[in-house]
Amino acid sequence: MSVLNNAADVLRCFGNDCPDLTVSDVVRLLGMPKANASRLLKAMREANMLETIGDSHRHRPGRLMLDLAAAYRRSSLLIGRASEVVAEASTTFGHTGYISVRDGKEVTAVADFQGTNALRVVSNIGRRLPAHLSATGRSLLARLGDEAVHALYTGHGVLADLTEQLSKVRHQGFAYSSQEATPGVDAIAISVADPRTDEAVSLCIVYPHALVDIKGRDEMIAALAKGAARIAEDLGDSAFVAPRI
Amino acid sequence: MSVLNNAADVLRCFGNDCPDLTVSDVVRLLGMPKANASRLLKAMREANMLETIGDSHRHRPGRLMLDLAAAYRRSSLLIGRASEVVAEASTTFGHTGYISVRDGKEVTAVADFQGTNALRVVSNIGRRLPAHLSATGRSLLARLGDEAVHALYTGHGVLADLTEQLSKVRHQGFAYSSQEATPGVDAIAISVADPRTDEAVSLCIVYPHALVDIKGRDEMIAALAKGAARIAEDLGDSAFVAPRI
DNA sequence: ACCTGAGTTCCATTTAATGGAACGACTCGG
DNA sequence: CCGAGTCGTTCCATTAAATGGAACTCAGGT
Repeated sequence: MSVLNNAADVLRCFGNDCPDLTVSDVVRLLGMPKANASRLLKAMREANMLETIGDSHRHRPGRLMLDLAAAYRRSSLLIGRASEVVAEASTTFGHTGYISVRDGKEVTAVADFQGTNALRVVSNIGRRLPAHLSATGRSLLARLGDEAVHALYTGHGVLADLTEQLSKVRHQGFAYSSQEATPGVDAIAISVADPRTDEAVSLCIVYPHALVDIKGRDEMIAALAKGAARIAEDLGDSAFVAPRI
Repeated sequence: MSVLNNAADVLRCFGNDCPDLTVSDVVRLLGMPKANASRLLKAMREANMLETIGDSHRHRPGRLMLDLAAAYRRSSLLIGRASEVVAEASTTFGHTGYISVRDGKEVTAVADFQGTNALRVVSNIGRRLPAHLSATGRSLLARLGDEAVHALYTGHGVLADLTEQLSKVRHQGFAYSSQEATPGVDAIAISVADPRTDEAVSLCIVYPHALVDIKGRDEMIAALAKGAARIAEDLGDSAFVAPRI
């Protein structure tokens, strides 16, 4: 199924900083003969996996792809439950919230809730972040054992640091980052899992550093923790530890 | 590229009321030999186009698919501009807002902004709606000429009715629906296009019928109209007609 | 133990993908 | 107006992969 893998490789090119692709982009990025690239993009176009932008030669993901993220959300009871919790916290506090999942060493948001405050962190759903460099990622990595984390990050340089951070996350029951990925932006994250499906998601609130003091932060942690605890209980997530604030 | 088309057919199965698929679901829905279905799902799994839910045999879209809708959004200046407008209107009025695109006779949301009011319409991003049965769909269909609409809906029964509705939409400059798709839910929609790329999007606000009178509705229309007009001017959408309230 | 339904694997056959090269379309600079 | 450069598509013989019937495995149910 070489075509399928090539098609998947093409779709992977759209990650983060590449909103569109041409035949020669694909040739450059994937190193395939341009005859193949041309036919592959054509076939993907005809299958609605891609579409051209206007009448140019630039391609973006096709309409077929638009609803799949939603199908993913619908397939998961856990994501639905987590979304309710974060949506409520987001409207209560006015800050932007996410639900994220981990994929190897990366995390990606599957749902987002825009904050309502005049100064709020803009949602970056669909952007993959390095798991070890974000609160939401660390809240998910903390669910793994030290061995599993070691296996993931072996030879990575950050391992010692990360191991220490994760043990703190495990002890606290939540992950916290202050101006880590983005200057002026703090984040809190709590993870919860569904043992029946082996899924784990992170409930996350991001907010402007200047707007929230420790007391305000702890209120948000408490709100997320309360919702997460109920989910953990209902689904039987025995690994969940209630945050200590 | 028969594999690609089969893979696309599998992905199409996830639309609306099908959150997961098994091998035999695929056999039933697509009528392919089960040997093929089994190998196809396996290949799609290995390409990250699908993933299994837990260790069951049920499949959902894979992680690879999660970011593609975001790449679609990023590829389009028009969607970005429209999102700003709807996000602002959504926070101002507290109602849920969407950006949608048309795909033949269907519309699908590409971005959503949850309302903040206690009573608000829940977002249904990723669900395809019949274009002729929704305000957002009609606001997009209204951009087509009568001939194009006729060609789309020929032999469809609704054509006469629809043509009349669309001429009203064209005259008013906005589409309106009251308790059409969902009891108790009203919607307003205004479309705007980017002539350089031939894209058209609909800016839409949905709200509980009981909460908003005509005056409130007209304020929201005015807010969307103002934003849409600016977009139309900046991008050169000469077909845009400013709503008359 | 025996069935039934779902999923996978095997194998010969058919069908489609591959990539080098030739061809067409467009742009830029002279 | 021409030629060089870039980009995309098409052609064709070769090679590799998809196909589907049948046999096989692995549950859960009786």
